[in-house]
Order: sequence, then C-alpha cells, then structure tokens
Amino acid sequence: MGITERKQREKEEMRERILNAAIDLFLREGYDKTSIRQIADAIEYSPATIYLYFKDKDELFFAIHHRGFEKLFAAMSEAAAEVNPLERLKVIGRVYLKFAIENPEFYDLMFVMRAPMAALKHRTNCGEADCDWQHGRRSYELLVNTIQECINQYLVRIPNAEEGAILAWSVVHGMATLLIRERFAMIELTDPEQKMEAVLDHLIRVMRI
Amino acid sequence: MGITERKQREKEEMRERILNAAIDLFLREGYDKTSIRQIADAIEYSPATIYLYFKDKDELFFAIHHRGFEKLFAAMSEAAAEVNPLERLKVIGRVYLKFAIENPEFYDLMFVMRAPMAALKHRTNCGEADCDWQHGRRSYELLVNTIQECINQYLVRIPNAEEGAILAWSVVHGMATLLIRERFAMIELTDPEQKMEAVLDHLIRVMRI
DNA sequence: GATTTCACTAAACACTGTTCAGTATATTTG
DNA sequence: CAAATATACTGAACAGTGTTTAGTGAAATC
Repeated sequence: MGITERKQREKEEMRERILNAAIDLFLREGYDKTSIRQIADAIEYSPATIYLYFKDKDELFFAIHHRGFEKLFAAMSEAAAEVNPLERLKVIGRVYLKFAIENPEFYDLMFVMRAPMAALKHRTNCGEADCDWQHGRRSYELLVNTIQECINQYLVRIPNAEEGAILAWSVVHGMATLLIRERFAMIELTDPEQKMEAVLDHLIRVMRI
Repeated sequence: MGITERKQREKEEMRERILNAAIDLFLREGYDKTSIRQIADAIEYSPATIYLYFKDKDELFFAIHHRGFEKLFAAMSEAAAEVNPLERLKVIGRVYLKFAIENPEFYDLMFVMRAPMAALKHRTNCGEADCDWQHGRRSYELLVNTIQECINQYLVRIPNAEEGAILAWSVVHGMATLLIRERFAMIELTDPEQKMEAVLDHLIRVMRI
C-alpha cells in the first residue's frame, strides 16, 4: 500500500516543518523566547500538535542540537584536508573558534545549555553507529588522531593523545564560552576575537617541541 | 534619632534573610527550582515583598553571584601564599578547579549563567573600588601577576602576561564547564576529575622553558 | 488624637510547558 | 455504498513562572 508510505512521509514533513520553525525562532530570538506556542503560531498549528511529534521541549531542542553538530562536522572537513598534523591542529582550532563566533546560539546549545542533555538521559540507543553524538564524536576523533600523529612524528611535548585533545578542546571551548556568556567583560578584554586567535597560537607554540 | 538607624538595620536584615533563603534554595534545588514564590514561602512573606528589596530575579541572583566570588577569592588566598611563581601558577589552577568541582552551582552562576550578567547591564557603578567584580578581578590579577613574574624570571615560554592568563583561565574554565554541563559524556571520559588534573599539569609543563 | 508614612499583601496579568477529552476527517471493513 | 474504526488535530484546562498594583493596617510624626 502507498497510503502508509505517504502517511510516513507526511509525518516526516510535519516534523521537519516544526523543526525548521523552531530553528528559525531559536536563531533569531534565542532559547527563552522560543516557546512551544511561538513555534505553533509560526507553523499555524495548535501547541498540542507539537507534542505529537516531539516528546517535550528538551527532545525538540536535542534535534536542533543534532543539526548543529552536523554543521560543525561539515566545517571541520576543511581542517581534515590539511596533511601536516601540526598545521592541521592549528586549523582545527581556528575552525572551532570560527564556528563558535559565527554560530553562538548553536554553539551554546551544543556545548553549554542543559536542555539537550536532559533529553539524552532518557535514551538508551547511544553507542551505536547512528549515535546521537555521531558528528560530535567524529570531530573529536579528528582532534585525537591529529594529536596522535603529532606525537608519532615527535612534533609536540605531549605524551598522551587523549589528554592533549582535552587540553586543546578546553582552551578553545573555554574561550568560546567566556565570549558567548559574556565573561570577558569581567576583565574588560578589548578585541576578544583577535586575542582568542593569539592565545590559540600560543598554545600550539608551547605544545611544539 | 535611633529610629531611622533601626529601620535601616531592619531593611538590611530583611535583605539578608531573603538572600540567605535564596542561596539555600539555589544550592539545594538549583536555579530553575528557586522561584520567587519558593523564596517567599521559605521566609514566610508574600512574593511581592521580595520586590521591595530586589529589583528583579536577575538582581537577586547577581547578589548570590557576588557571594560566590567572595568564596573563590578566599580560596585563592591559599595560592597567593606560595612564593615560587611557577608553583603558584599550579596552585592557582588546582584551587580554581577544586572550587568548580566542589561548588558547581556557584561556579555555574559565576561563570556560565546568563542571569547575573543581565543585571549587570543595567548598572553604571562599575570600575569603582566597591565594584561588582571586586573579588573576581582580584583573583584574575593574582593570575596575571603570577604569569608576569614567571615571564620576568624566564620561567615560561609565553611573551605576554595577559594572553598567558587567558590561556590558563580558558583551560581550567573550559574543563570546569565541560564537567559541570556534562559534555565529557560525549567523549565517554572516565574519571574526569583525575584527567583534569593531568591536563593542568601538562599545560604548566609545556608552558615551562 | 489626627495625620502621614511605610512595610506588606491579595489579587491579577501575561506568560510558560504540558495533558486530555473531544472532534472532524480519512481510511478500512462489512 | 454505508458503518466502523483509526488517525490528526485542537480547545481548554492545569500548575507553574516573574512581575505589578491597588489597598490595608500598623508604626511614626505632627
């Protein structure tokens, strides 16, 4: 029967429509102002309808969070192309910071907000190929593998790839969150974006042998 | 007249009572569950009363945020006592991470949440001695001065104290937020607290000449 | 003792996420 | 084709949120 297939397709389309309206609102107005009623208004349906496609608001935002990781992973392909591992490490850091600066709402949702993590807790299908973190994990693996290559070629003063990856990730994530959550204001930092790049350069330089 | 003085004192006491109830609820139940009505219930007053002592919820949480910085600065005095600048840098990092791990709700409020920053925007009295960031700034200055001493004594491969401070801060802040906001789950990191210490050690080691 | 000042509150407003009984339409069955 | 069923959707409500305002009763001043 083609009817069940059409219904399946229509259900998927509706889910997509809700998601797109939610992303649009979220990127334009932020998390707090993206209410279920606002999304419902945007797609011209009742608020209750949204609950036929998403368990709750957390699950809806987890789906958006997923899109963000796809976007980040796509941006990372630029870095993956670089053959020199130390140079690649630099590019990974720059691409990561660029992503955070250009997509602050996405970054916040992916790495800071509590909402999507709450949805993740009520799940069990993680660890599979079609994992919730698929693109996030692959981006992280690119970082670990790059540092492992640097270690193998005696390019860095770091003995362990995992710990090196956490160090690098923490630096860029730390700066990204201090910027996005406006904590650079505390130290009255002028031109934070330029300084973030300088700090990243310092990190790579001191890591080098 | 003693009456105006007594009234002043009573007003201060009431403010303190609200603040203590709010801190108690906040540390026990978290931000979301600390509602104006809950605080009002705890001190056995009407919710409207709270608005006679605090402009809005953001200002109330900004006051709690202030307490957190006092606590952090007090913890930092342990680090300030160390005479060797490189050793002091290590201790600053350890104290900072320890504070974040032992007071995750405070840390979150101080360095991650948007609420207190919103209150700060509608203010102008910053930059004075009794500044909003007083203890936060002093903690940061301890870090900058320590790195400057390391530079002066040719102990680190960092040319600029400010950039060095941002590097160090970003590493510990990055790890702290990845832990508190549960993002280490993404990379299935085992024993994150131990690994955070190891990463901090790596940072200090690679920074050294 | 009358008047003013002031701390305080009940009630409302405009929101929020979420649930559920009920409806109207589409599909399947007899 | 008509009756029965399944599905998609909604109006209205529930319980909660931050915040404002008119009004009250007691304390301080005159």
